[in-house]
Amino acid sequence: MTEVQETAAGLDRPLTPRQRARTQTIADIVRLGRQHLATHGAAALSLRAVARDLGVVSSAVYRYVESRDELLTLLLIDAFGELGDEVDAAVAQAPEVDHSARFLALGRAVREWALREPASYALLFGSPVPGYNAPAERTTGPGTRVIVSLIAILDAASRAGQLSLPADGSPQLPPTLAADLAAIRAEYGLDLPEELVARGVLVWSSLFGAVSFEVFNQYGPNTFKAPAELFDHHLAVLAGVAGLPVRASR
Amino acid sequence: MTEVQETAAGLDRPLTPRQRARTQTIADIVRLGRQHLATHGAAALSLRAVARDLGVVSSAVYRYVESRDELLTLLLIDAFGELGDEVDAAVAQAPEVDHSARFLALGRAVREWALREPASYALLFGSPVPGYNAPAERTTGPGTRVIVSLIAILDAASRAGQLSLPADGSPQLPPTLAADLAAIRAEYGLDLPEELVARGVLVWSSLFGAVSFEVFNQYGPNTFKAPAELFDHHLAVLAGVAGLPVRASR
DNA sequence: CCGAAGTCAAGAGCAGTGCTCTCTTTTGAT
DNA sequence: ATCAAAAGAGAGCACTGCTCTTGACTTCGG
Repeated sequence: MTEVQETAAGLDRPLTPRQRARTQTIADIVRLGRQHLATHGAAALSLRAVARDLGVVSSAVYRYVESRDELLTLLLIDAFGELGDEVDAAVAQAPEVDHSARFLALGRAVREWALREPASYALLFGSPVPGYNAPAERTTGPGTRVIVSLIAILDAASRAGQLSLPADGSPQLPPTLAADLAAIRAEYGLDLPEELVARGVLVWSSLFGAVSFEVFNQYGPNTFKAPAELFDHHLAVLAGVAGLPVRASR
Repeated sequence: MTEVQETAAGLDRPLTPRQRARTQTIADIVRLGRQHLATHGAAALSLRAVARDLGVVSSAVYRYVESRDELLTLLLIDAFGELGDEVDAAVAQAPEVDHSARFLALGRAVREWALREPASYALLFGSPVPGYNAPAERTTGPGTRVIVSLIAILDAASRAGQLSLPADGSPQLPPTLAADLAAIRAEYGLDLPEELVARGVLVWSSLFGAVSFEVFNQYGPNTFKAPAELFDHHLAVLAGVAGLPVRASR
């Protein structure tokens, strides 16, 4: 369920019993932390409560986890990993040449994971936990998997010649923005033209906007009887925004 | 700065000195609460700290505010009101017939307020505060002002015959969703066809998605040198999604 | 094989939190 | 001036993150 890195450098010398027990305990702490996160939310995540569930006194867990923030970081990485895995799996299940289907799969996977794990989703994409700063060097990697996957889908569609700006034209890019987008293009070696990179970024944030509204109940209760249908419709429109070919019907 | 309702029923019998002092104290508490919210975040909002700033012992503030959650509710309503006021003012400043300009003004106003008051924005549109449930009867009114304003802009454009589905077609609406949207149409007496109501909802959540990504720093630091340009570009694309006429250039 | 080094759990304690209860003081209306 | 209502003060409960010390246990080198 939850993997923990075994040695800092990644060399796999046989582990001493001590190390094994230690990594196991840390894994247990993360597992219990996830449960508390799911049931009580991020701000209510308490090391003492985890310690109680672990059958241990509170100060003992500090041997394994430096601080509450450190536990939050572990949970953050864990959640990013799980989301990334599910998105990758869903995307891989769609035919490689059907870029619209891949996009749809990505969007649905994000939504379904978010609805299943609202607290984790809130930790990743909701308001930042006050006083907590995620260590960029450990979280940017796992944290960018979804956008990287999305851009990869769009880039593949672009290479296949299936991506097109809408007929009625796209607003022009101001120079500074064009330069930023060109840098992104270059960094990832993208075929995607700048305008479509910009639209990809928009689609990305829009996707999370739609998911957030649903997860955070911001539509109000009972406004939409079939939220999945609404979301699918949004995805279809967003596919068009990204330049993907839209089918007239579902 | 912060207005407090004076009497429950709204009749303005002359206030007794007691009542005056009381509403003034509540207003002070909300003001100090806003400061703490802005500087330390919602989860760190502490009645004791507010009491200290007020020069009073902690139990005394319970005479005015029922609980910490009650204070959160007051701050929620306060923030919704401020956002609504700023959005309305910005929209009103654009010519009534230029619906695209009104939309742009709305989007920019939301973004600017959010960047100026990130903690309040997080309170309204970020992860829900765990264990806190906003009382719907007091918050839905102020909380729906922005979407109502957005829909009003789109509806006015529709009535003026300036709103059109994109040339390349819109995905079809499944029956359940169409029924929900028809109900919204009826409730607000909208001219807007169902497809464009759906797109309006999408644009609405997309707008907040884009703002959230920027406020919550989810693009990563220093990815975009001119975030306002990126956001304006997004707004231009979203205007097109909503069916508003897009100008080829800015 | 035994002692040193390393590891770990426990407990006490500090400063903070929300909230309740009781007691005293203030204050406004009669 | 009197008196009840309102407001403030203070103690206290149960909780939090975190630190420090103490004692016990495990591992490893000589």
